Amino acid sequence: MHNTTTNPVATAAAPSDSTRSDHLAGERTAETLALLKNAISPQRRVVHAGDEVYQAGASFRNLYVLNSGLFKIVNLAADGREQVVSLKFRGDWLGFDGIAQGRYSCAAVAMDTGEVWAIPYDALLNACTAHPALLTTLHSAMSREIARDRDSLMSVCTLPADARVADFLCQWAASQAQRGMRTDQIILRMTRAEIGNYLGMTLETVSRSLAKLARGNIIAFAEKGRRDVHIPDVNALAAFVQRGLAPPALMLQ
Amino acid sequence: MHNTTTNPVATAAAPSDSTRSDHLAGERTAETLALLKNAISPQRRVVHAGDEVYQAGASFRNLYVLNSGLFKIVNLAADGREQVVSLKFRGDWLGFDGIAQGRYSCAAVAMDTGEVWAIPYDALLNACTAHPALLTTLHSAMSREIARDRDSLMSVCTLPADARVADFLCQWAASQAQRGMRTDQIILRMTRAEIGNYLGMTLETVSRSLAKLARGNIIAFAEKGRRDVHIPDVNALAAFVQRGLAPPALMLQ
DNA sequence: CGTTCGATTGAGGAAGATCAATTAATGTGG
DNA sequence: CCACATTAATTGATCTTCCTCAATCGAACG
Repeated sequence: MHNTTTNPVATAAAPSDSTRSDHLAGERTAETLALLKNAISPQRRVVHAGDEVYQAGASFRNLYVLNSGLFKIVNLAADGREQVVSLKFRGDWLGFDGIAQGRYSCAAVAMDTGEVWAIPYDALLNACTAHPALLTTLHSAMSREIARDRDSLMSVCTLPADARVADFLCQWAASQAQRGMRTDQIILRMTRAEIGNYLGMTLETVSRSLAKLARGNIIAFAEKGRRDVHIPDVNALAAFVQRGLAPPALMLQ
Repeated sequence: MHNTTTNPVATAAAPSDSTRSDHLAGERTAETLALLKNAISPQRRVVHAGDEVYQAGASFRNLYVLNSGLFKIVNLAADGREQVVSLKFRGDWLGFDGIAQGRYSCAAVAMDTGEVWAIPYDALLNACTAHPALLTTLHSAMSREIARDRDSLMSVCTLPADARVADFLCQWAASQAQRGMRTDQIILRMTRAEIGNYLGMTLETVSRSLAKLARGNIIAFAEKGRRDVHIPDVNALAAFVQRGLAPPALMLQ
């Protein structure tokens, strides 16, 4: 039952019609990038791990589209609390939170080498009149972000720690699937502390949860480096998320 | 130090420039409603507690703007988990989550008698070409929702239960202040279970946290009905949120 | 090759969940 | 308007999960 192939495309359609929607989503990303490149030649910027494309409180001017790499979005409270609220992958937009207040409420921090395209907001609005598809794309991206943030909240509120970590990996795998990348391997470019912050638990709990998943052969670590995770069967991972809910079941502790 | 006046306007600007922004925000709501009424005569619909303006999974056609009343937005997972992810007040928009997928991912449930305006999405897009201000308004509303959802996530992830309940009341009071309503009284039109669901804790914990706040005279209950909460001093409530963070301090247990 | 940072693992404690019983509020039919 | 039924809220007594503290181990880097 374990799927150990390295098929780069989504290997398993879990509950619903994810295969088809994955394809559509994959095309969506490419189309978005092409459309933007066409309508407003965006300014490209190469970033490296640790770079901040914008800081919390900086005045808003640009949206950004992530062409490659990985970003974390960090919310900053007045009292200094920091919270990773979102992770961004290729094709995702950054900076929507700045529109309303005229300044970003979060920081966007690169977690890897990558490239972002800066999209001046006013230029975008102008371009939208000429290319109506652009407006649809923009709204879809904002809508998706809203839906996604709500899923995060639900995960934090309803899942126990183990299941939450499993769900986190699931979501990451799904993000990769949507982009036509392999779902059987995830390279976590973040520390246990960052993961824990994002999921609302301590780094020790993250470590223990990952260890438990590995013990149950639901995930496996690469020989070297505890940051690249192999997922032999995404469905098994999704099933584990469910298991954490109803019956305590007979799971190897 | 306690502020027991019934001044209907925001009584105290807590950390930042909230007085000015509250005024701006209050005008914003009125302007939005006027603008919409003007540009697209929206269909009005009266709702009563329990009514669902749209269900999770229903096909998306309309956005809605809340003219009066109170709504909860309930996210529904495939496995049946339900999660209150947001509360909506006068002037708030509902249904953004439906744009991307063509169907709503959440349900919008009235918690009180009220009125919503249905805004057909395509009609809105058309109207936006004629009234550019409408587009700005729309984007601001979506942006604000994104920022707000992130604040919720941060609250759940970083605050202990007591402080989370206090923060919840603070946010509610701030919402009322933005709309020019009194901040010294909140009528919770939801059960402890609903609050607990929203905040990621059990109803018993909500009850105990409220009791603790009342014992410390940070809030008070009306003679009858444990659902209307008096807040003598919003700053004291905000201070309590902070206190839950650094030092255990000397607070009456 | 030592230093540093990240990850793992264990032991103990505390916050909050669960279970259970009691006490309000609210609503209903007589 | 009252007795009763029903749902919501409170409060207490455990119990579990997860956090905290601490030690060890591993990997990366100068």
